[in-house]
Amino acid sequence: MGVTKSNLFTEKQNELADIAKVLGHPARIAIVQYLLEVNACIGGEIVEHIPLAQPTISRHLKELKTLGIIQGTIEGTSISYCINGTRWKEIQSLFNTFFNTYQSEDSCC
Amino acid sequence: MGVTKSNLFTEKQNELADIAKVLGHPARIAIVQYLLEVNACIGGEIVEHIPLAQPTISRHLKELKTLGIIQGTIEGTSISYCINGTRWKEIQSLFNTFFNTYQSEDSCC
DNA sequence: TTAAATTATTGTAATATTGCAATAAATAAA
DNA sequence: TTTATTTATTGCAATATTACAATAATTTAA
Repeated sequence: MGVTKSNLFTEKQNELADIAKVLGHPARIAIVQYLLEVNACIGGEIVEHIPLAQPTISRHLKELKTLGIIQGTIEGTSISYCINGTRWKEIQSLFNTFFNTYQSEDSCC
Repeated sequence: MGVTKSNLFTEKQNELADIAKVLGHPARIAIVQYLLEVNACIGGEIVEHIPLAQPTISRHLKELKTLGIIQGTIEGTSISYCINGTRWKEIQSLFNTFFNTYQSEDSCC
């Protein structure tokens, strides 16, 4: 049905999945990497840097914004985007916790 | 069009996005967490532990297997699943590299 | 106010994903 | 071989996602 039964899972599980989902598109990875690379607030260059139509990028930016991973401030007729450091570290910590749950044992089949 | 233009992005970007995408569903997070928790090779308990139909879980397992994050070995009439430690660390490292690209600056807008 | 520049939204089309019922496949035991 | 057990696959149906063209909205400057 294309519909995820999120009610069956814990809040934490849904949160992690939601974040992973947003990161689960190369365009959004590319946008984030670009913002990390320039390490500053930039305007419309994103559209020039990524070979997708402006409305498509706008949508991807919206998803990243909804997740809180980036933020934009109005700057004249354009909008400056950058990584939200606090949220970034929060998300990194979530993933770290998840990955560090693994107990190296090599008792695997 | 629901179709991702992966050819526009680098292999690394697509790889990271593909992994994130697979992790982008609470059922798959739950499956992985369960395997991490029991820290062993287990069979059909997964279906009993997660409230989704058996075919649905089988699909999720397949995606996790394709990604290499879990592996299954035939054990009589059942199949034992577990985390693939090597791949797990590999993926953790990929995410770490990604998250550590962030240069704390607070020069954000 | 009007025009220019930039970003967001809407409408539409195509593909992808999720989920379950039904069924198939595979293996072990009777 | 037949039966039981377990997992995989197939065949839908419904929803979600991706992408772009066209358009709207917003802000600055003339």
